[in-house]
Amino acid sequence: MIFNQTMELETAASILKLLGDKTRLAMVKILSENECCVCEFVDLFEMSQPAVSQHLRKLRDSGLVKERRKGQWIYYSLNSSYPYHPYVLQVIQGVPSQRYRIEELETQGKRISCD
Amino acid sequence: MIFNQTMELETAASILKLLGDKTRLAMVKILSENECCVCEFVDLFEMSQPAVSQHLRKLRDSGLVKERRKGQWIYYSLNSSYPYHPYVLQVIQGVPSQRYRIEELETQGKRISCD
DNA sequence: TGCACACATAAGAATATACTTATACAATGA
DNA sequence: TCATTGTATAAGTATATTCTTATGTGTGCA
Repeated sequence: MIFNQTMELETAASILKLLGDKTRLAMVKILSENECCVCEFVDLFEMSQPAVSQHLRKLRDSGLVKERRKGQWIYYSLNSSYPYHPYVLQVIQGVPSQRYRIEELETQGKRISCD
Repeated sequence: MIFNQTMELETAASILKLLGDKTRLAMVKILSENECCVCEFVDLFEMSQPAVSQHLRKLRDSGLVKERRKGQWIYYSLNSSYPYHPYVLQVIQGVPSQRYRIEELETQGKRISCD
């Protein structure tokens, strides 16, 4: 594995702490497979919009994810220029794919696609 | 990566939560490189014995580490028969080696070696 | 201009976490 | 048998975390 910079143990711990919540871990896994907006997460996790927003803020504040505004929607995705992005990928590689969740959304016609 | 069994997302999250504390992450990294007893961790982390013991209990209760009693000492090591042991190894692979800490202990003559 | 929608933020509450101090338990050795 | 040493556990406390409800902000559209 090649890092853009060496990683301190405390940095690794803080990344693992962020990922050590099942909601955020699912978010990051999903974002590694799809770009996603907030309202989709609200549907996916059956969780209130502020709760989703607060999880995303933690991920954004630490640099793991980035946002892209598209009209009223804000699309989140993994931030590939995050210095520890390769480490994040390595950690979530062993996590089961969450694609089926997005596919469920699409089946229900709840998937936002404004490209 | 080959798992002994498939891993649920929630399982991964709970493992990452355990590792998402700098003390426990250092412990697990150290234990991947050396067997270690409680009093050595107390020296290493400059932390009270009960605090160390409680961190080790969390790791033991979840199966990540195992213990081996040798006289008055209890030696901890990674539990390689833990079903998600390969995942733990993958996660800590990117964490910087903590060997220097053990070497410091040896330099100070504080390393217990009762083999 | 004003309303509706998507999202963010603030404040508060319930719970979880990580320490502390005190004490119990297990093994050794005099 | 008793004291000492290494470790575990219990109980309490301070802080962190993750929700909830209420409200603010930005964008699109009639």
